[in-house]
This record gives sequence, structure tokens and C-alpha cells, in this order.
Amino acid sequence: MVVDQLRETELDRLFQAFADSTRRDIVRRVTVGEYTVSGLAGLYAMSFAAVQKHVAVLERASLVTKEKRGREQIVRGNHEGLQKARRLLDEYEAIWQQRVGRIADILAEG
Amino acid sequence: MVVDQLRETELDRLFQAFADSTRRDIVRRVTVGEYTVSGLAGLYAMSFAAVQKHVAVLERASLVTKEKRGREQIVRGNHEGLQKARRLLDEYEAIWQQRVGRIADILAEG
DNA sequence: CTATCGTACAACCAAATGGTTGTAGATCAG
DNA sequence: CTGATCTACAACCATTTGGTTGTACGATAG
Repeated sequence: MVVDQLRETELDRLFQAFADSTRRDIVRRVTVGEYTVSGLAGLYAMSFAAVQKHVAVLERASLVTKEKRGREQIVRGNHEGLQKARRLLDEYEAIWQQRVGRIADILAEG
Repeated sequence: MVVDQLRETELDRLFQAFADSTRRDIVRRVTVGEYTVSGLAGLYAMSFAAVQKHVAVLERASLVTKEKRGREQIVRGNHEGLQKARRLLDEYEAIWQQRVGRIADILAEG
């Protein structure tokens, strides 16, 4: 499976990004509205730098975008990354459903 | 957010489990069919112990179950974990869609 | 019975992760 | 201009992660 090497590391980053509750919360918030980095930082019991790193992880995973406005940086949700992750899990579920369907068929025949 | 503390660590494990391409491949395979641990180990360019650890991670995340059969251990996919992850991402997308809808409304009014 | 197989687990290692503090550059307010 | 604010980034630290090898033990085959 040398194919889709890029897609694999992309997915690594995607799921890695989701594997932290602070980052999931950030995604939830910036999907609904807009926040500056320090606006987000104010919400959590950790340093500004820590939150900044979390935002950077989300940005690398294409789950979030940043846009400079004056001295502030506006963080927004990025629908594409979200869709990509969901679609993958849909695939897995489809495979599973196929299997369940096949088993049901076998049971019905027997 | 002290609430759902358990659910959060549960989700940490779930997404962490998906954040590795070998583990995603294992999930794909055991969702379709059944494999022993050494059967899986034969598929990847790494030690038996490494694959065993990957399976353990998937088991802790409730994505996979193991069942002893003689000296072998049968690994199977677990639909529940899969559904849980997908449902969460659905929530995120629903929130997003609400937002997009609201913006569309505003634009329509203006 | 003995050798082999499938598994589990401990000990170890390098690299990544999640956090910290400190420094520095833009931008804005007065 | 000066000081405060927002951001970025480096350096550091403890813990986790993903891998290794080696040992041990129950189940199976011959």
C-alpha cells in the first residue's frame, strides 16, 4: 500500500487532531462562531502558548483556518476536514453493514 | 465541563486509535473478516509484539474485540465504537450546517 | 513427552505530545 | 512616543507512543 501515502498521513493528522478534548472543544466553538487565539486561550485552564499549539495542530489537520485581522488572528472552522473524517468513517460503516447483511443472508438461507 | 469526563477520555482513545494507518488497516480488515493476532502480524513489516500492541490499543478503544479459541486469539471488529465516532462527527457537521444555513438566511434577507 | 506455535508481557529506546516559561515583533490606544 | 496587547516561537520538561528484543507459558502436533 504505497498508494495514498499522502492521504494516510493526512488522516493521521486528522484523527490525531481529534484525539484531544481541548481541541475537540475548540473545533466545536470555531465551527459555530469566530474566535481570536487569545479569545480561545481565555476559555481553558492552560497557558496562551498551549492553546496556540492546539490551534496549530488543528490548522495542520485542515480542521481550522486562521486569518490575520490587525494584530489579531481569527480562527474559523473548516468544513472540508470535518467532511473528510466523516466520510472515512462512513466507508468503514458501509463495509460493516455489507458484512452484517451477508451474515443475515446466510442465516436466512439456512 | 466536568460533565462527561468519562465520555471525553473515551473519545480520546477512539480518535487516538484511528490516528495510525496500521491500526486503521487492521480495523478495515477485521471489520470484513476474522483474523488471529499472528494472522494480522503477518501482514505488516513490523514485529509480532508491535502488532499485538496495536490490537490492544484498538481493544481499549472498543473498536475491536478478542476471543480466545484454543491457543489462538480471534480479533473481530466492534461496530459500536465505529458508530460512536461517526455520530460525534455527525454532530459537528450538523452544527456547521446550522451555521451555514443561518448565514444563507442573513444573505437572503439582505 | 517434547518441540513448536500463538500469545502475553516486561524492559528498553527514540521520537512525538502536551504542557511550561521566556523572549521578541507587530499593532493598537492614549 | 510609550505602553499594553496579540501573536509567534524557542527552549525546556515529563509523559506517551510506536517500535524493538527477550522471556515465559498454555495449547497443540508429532
